[in-house]
Amino acid sequence: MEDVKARACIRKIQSCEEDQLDLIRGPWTVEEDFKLINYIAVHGEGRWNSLARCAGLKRTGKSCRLRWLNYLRPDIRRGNITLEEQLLILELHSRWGNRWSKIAQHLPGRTDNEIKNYWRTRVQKHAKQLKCDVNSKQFKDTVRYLWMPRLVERIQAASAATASVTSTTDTVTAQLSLRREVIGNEYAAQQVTPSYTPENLSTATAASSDSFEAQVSPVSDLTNCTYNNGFHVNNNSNPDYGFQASSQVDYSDLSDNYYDHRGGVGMDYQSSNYQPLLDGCDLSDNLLSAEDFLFLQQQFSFNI
DNA sequence: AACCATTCCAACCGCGGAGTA
DNA sequence: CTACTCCGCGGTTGGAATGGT
Repeated sequence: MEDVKARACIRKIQSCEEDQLDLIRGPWTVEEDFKLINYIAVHGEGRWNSLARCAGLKRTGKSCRLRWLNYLRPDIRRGNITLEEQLLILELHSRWGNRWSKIAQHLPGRTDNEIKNYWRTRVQKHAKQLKCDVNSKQFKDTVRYLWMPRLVERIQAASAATASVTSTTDTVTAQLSLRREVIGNEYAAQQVTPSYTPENLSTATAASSDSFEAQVSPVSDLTNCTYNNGFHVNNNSNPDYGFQASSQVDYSDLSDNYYDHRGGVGMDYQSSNYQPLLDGCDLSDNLLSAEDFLFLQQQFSFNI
């Protein structure tokens, strides 16, 4: 209790000192950015409070650190979150929860703030639309057993499209439709006849997670992993899921694309050149297409 | 064109841990 | 061991941008 009072007192004093120093709050100006960039270019980052003073910035050390790490850093990756990144965020969040900085470590060039914002604005939005609590088991299961496999499908479809630009999209579309039908039926079966128990579900989930962790962490290993879509795990089959081993998705197709497009060498999923080939999916930022959303709503309706 | 609602993201805040004198 | 400072994290907010009526 005394400690709390002391901390509050210290903060009050700090706040007064900040006022006396005419510290600036709010949006950064171009001049401030230049000062910060130039100072760090010469002296390096760290020791943020003294850095703020020495650089002649009327900002708190915290503010300088935030501006640098979330905006000015040269290796910041701009643009929309890619499908692979979405998949990774979903997977890592299912394992670590709101450990944004930890998740961000596995997404080169992305900041914890960006991932946090993505989660709050996109994922939580979808949960809200589905009238489902984002922390509920139902929603988590949906992410793992529907959204993530769906993302893998879309990634593969995109990969296939670039592998054979001249091939028709009809085959891919037909395959996706078929797979969706299978997934939909399986999920509906789960909802109507909940043959799985919390125990076997957690086993399957853990197995899937472990498998992913073993092969994906660190994230650069994504290039070699085989992603189990959660319905069925080869070395720990759970008949209650009734999903066939053949549904396992080989993730290795991502290997050529995952990092290359960061440097602009390889494929860029957001390039307008590829958009028409991707089954009408908006790869720019949507976690789910309208079609997916309708599909999910239908699945949820089984439970209502 | 004007207004309102929603989305998105940069920035801030409070807290707790690590380091140090 | 204590007091203090600094740093980093996760949660929250404010306002610009965008979309809808």
